[in-house]
Amino acid sequence: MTLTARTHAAALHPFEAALSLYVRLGPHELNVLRTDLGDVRTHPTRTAILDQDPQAVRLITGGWAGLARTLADGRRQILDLMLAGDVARPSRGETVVALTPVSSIDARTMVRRLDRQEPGSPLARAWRAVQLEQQRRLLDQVVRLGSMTAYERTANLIIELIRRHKRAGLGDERRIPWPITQEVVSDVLGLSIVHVNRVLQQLRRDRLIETRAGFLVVTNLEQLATVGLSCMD
Amino acid sequence: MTLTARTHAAALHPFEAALSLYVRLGPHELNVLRTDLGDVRTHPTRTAILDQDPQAVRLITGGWAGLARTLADGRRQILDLMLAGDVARPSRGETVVALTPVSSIDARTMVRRLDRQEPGSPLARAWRAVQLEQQRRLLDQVVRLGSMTAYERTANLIIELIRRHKRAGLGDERRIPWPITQEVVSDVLGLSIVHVNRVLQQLRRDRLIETRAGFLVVTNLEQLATVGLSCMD
DNA sequence: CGGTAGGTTGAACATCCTCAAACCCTGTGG
DNA sequence: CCACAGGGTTTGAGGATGTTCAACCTACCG
Repeated sequence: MTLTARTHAAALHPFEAALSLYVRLGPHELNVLRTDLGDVRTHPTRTAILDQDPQAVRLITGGWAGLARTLADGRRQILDLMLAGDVARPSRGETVVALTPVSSIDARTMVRRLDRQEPGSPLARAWRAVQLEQQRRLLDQVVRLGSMTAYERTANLIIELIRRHKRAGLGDERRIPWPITQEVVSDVLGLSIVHVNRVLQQLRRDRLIETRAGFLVVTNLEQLATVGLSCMD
Repeated sequence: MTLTARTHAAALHPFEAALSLYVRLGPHELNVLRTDLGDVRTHPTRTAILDQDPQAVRLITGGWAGLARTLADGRRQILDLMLAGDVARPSRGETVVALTPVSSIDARTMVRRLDRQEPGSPLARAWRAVQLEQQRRLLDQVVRLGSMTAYERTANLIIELIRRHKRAGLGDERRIPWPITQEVVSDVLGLSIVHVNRVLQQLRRDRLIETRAGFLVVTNLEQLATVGLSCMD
């Protein structure tokens, strides 16, 4: 029992960790979360994880994905990055695309169960809080794009990713995986690839970050925060 | 009975109209929507309608408001415009500010009732759809700020406002109220006031719009759409 | 009248983009 | 082992887009 629980926990841990910030996960809650999960899949980079089907819901279990819109002229805007533990549920017009090799699991029935929980129950509240957190990220993204310079946007994005990794129990305070190309960053931040490159160089020259071997190391978190948080909490 | 219902309908109509796109509003639903509404208030331009209190919820019944974040350096980003029929519920860090004189009504208990509706019931589904619509606007805003030029952003915003007015049953297809200053537009679109001014002039010179006496008239909707919808549906 | 809020204009400048080329690394096939 | 191809990063130069500052204009309001 504990064993199977632990086994499942290994696969789902980041999502459960997110929920457990708001609710104590007892046997009942774990039952809701772990029963009847769908198929596991892996998605190569650049392929769609979810597309068009409004019913489909998948839980990211590894790798980085992006909620994206593609414009008529071919340009794409990544609206939100999705990491392990995030629930991917695009609405009409959006796609969830694998930015690195991604593993995911069909979470349709689990999410349906969460949505059907008695409103006001602890688990329903936690689920609601997780969704609000996701909404909050969208608002942060609007502020980034609307009222920050390229330098500030980049710093701010890095800070968001550090927080999310810490919250999910992955990576320490100063070092996070950095598996994405500068093109992806440019599609998130609404900048050209070339300019992203120059901004990252500037951040390195200013000794705020280093990038090495698929990781990003923050060498001056305090300074990074003063640059990237001229606004938010 | 019909009379009091009609009276209330006059005040709430835009919100009910939004819901009624997804659910037939029978006596039961109207009872949920119209019972026990809170105090009506009016807010002068530039004052906060909602601030800090995470429990408070107000329904805009007239005027234009904005969901805004204020940055440390004083600059503000308007995340979403809120018109009559929109539910204002800022989370921590945001404020709902009156951009024109606004009238609003305390909708805390009504929203609580909606949230507590049996999940899956028609009214609950409609309420969910309205919230998704709001979320969709946020995604549109991200695309605007992230991957459109000033000219396109402005056209796109105008189109959004036309759609919303039509959907709410206010204003016809080609003429909507335009009660906001260029400063407000600049805070929505992430541009300087001066540049908003020049872009609006350009739109006028290109014979896409006219502005007169507190109204915006679209003189070439087709062209405006090709400019402003290089992406979205 | 004077004051204020909003709109408009010009000039100088900063930021960011585009285009084009070079470079680096890794994997692949001869 | 080398040649080469491809994806990603880096660099430079020139240009488009948008900002800042400062002034002026207009309408409205006391």
